Amino acid sequence: MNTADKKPAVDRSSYHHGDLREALIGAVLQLIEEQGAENFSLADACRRAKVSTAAPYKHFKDRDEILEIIVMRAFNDMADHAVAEVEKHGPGTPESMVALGKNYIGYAVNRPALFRLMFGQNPKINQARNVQDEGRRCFGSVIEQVAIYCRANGLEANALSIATRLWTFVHGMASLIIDDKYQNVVPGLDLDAMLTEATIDLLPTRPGK
Amino acid sequence: MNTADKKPAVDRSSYHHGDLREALIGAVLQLIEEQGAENFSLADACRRAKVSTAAPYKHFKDRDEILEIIVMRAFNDMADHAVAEVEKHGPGTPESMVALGKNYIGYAVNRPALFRLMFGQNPKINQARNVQDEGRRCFGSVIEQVAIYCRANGLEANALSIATRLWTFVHGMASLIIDDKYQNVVPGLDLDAMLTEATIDLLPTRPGK
DNA sequence: AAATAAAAGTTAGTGACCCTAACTTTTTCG
DNA sequence: CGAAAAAGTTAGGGTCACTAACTTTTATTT
Repeated sequence: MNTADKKPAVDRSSYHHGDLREALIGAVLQLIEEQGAENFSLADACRRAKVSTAAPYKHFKDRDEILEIIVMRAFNDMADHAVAEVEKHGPGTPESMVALGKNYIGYAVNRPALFRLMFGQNPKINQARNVQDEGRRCFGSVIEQVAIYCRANGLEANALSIATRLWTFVHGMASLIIDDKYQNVVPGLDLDAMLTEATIDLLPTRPGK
Repeated sequence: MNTADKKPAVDRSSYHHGDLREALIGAVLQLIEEQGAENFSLADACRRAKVSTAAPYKHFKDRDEILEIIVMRAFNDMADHAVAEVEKHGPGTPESMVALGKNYIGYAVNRPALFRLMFGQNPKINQARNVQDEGRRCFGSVIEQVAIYCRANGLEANALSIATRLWTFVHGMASLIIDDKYQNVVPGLDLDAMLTEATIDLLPTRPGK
């Protein structure tokens, strides 16, 4: 009533709340990181956004639809980071390949609950068209970076399979780190060294296998 | 102090129900595989065991305690399988190393929800003493198998780090398979071939690095 | 500009769930 | 046998996801 920035005329995002849709997505994202994707409650998110617990259903079909949107955006974000990382280290270099892995793991470490959600098994989320498309786009861009490396090193035919091997290793590392499994079994492990060495071993430098 | 050490002459497992404790653990295990560890309800397990929804609390502190027991037993089971697998292929052979990986992945594929529970992030479960001990024992036995291989091939000093690399790769594969990520990104992937090749690449055959 | 439609909130209520309290029945054991 | 403990029960509190029906605010049409 008293705010001057009322009257969007075209911008659909300003009714009662301002933009409850985005506010809820943000609140859910926060809660996921704080409590884990399986523990947060939509009711909590409503309290943070200062609306009733029935309000979300004006913007989303159900709880899972919010998660879908969050996962979709996360894949998008991840892809952007990966591309930027390779640019920084120079496309085609082994360093850029290691950096790709570090970036992937760093993403998981910084947003563990979100990472778990992205790679979780909620069928409703995983089967969502948008999520699948964005996931494919994300890894497609990573694979493309590996392909550039391969092309620069005369390994063209194997780009996809090499990328998959690297992805597999790095994904394993990310998962075991955020699930705290290394600490219990291999306490003093040097993660950086392992990543670097394994990347090189999985990344043949000679064309003939 | 929580476990009664007194044996009541006869089998402790025959009161009203027979053995509700084990019946509930079994029902929960089934439900987890059918619906996922985050979706099952303890109430459902009660219905299967034909008792009221309050009955479990005579045997378990809460829902999570049942999950703890299940995860603990699963690690135990996994370790047994791994050791048996190596015996079958002959300790110290590269084949036994590949078989270890296949076994790990097979376990995940056959009991995906249980695998996710074992490597999930429920803090109550992961921090439980029994779970940590059993997890360490499980991987300890796997690492021991790798150490035997290393010793047989003059790589003694690196046993732990090599085991960790293999574990990481195999865990990544298992996770990506059960989460259905390969299918979306690398449709025609030959899993067996990838496992075999990566195992060999991650498993140096020469003592000098 | 008034009337109307549509969007975005609200309260109230349903059914499911986890867990506790208090009670009853069955088994164990001195 | 009789007391105590173990293992069930029903009833109920508190939370959650979601729906129905209503109100308020914004947008559109005449």
